Amino acid sequence: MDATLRALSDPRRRQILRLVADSERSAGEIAAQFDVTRPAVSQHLGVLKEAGLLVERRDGTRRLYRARPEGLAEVQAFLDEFWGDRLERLKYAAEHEQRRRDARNRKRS
Amino acid sequence: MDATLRALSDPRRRQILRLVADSERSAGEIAAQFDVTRPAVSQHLGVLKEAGLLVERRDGTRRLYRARPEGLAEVQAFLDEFWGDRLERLKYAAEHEQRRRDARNRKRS
DNA sequence: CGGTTCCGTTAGTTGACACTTACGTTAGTG
DNA sequence: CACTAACGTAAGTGTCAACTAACGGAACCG
Repeated sequence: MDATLRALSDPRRRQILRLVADSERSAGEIAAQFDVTRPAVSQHLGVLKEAGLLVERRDGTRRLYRARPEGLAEVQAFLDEFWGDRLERLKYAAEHEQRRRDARNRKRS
Repeated sequence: MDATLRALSDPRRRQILRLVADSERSAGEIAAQFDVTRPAVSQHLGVLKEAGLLVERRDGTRRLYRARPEGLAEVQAFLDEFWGDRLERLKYAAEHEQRRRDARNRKRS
């Protein structure tokens, strides 16, 4: 839990997570996207893996990384512990700055 | 958004947030709970206020702080941006490590 | 086997940050 | 106006973390 929030606090690590959210990528592909060296990305990947936010798969000489959404469940539980479903209403008020699907109906609305 | 996650990444600041989640407290009351000096708490309160996670109210010579749940809406939106409602199922799977409603049913075994 | 690719790991440095001590400020009291 | 209480702020220190450069290792190819 502590390691998860600390891993997310770094903007670069959140960018990396966005990259491997949908498709798995190698460390080199990730490093090519940013203006940092490959070892720096490798260390970030180590922190994210330690926090359980992604998984690693070896493929020959490459290592492919993919996001692990279960790692964020702790953060979700942290939010619920404080404010319960009060947030579920507030998040929609904050979504006019996002471009999500209009999310017309909810299961309990 | 960036400041919010950074503010939450510190364990002490999360403890402070827990204290002012339900009732508002003064800086001295908060500092008395932990083994840190009052200026340290004051700086943490400044970070939390900067991130929009709490509000300040002056009462004579004291300053009372209270949590501001709207500040967490950004974090909730961040989670949704990545995994949508996939997390809403996973968070229940991860709750067996918490002491929430025991939820002892296995519909799939 | 030697050479290449892709990658993690190890120093080593720079900057951020959490903390303490000392000081400045505002509000209330006699 | 002193005097006190409650607090923020400034200055300084130690520690951790993010980064780069150099090195080491596993998989593939000739």
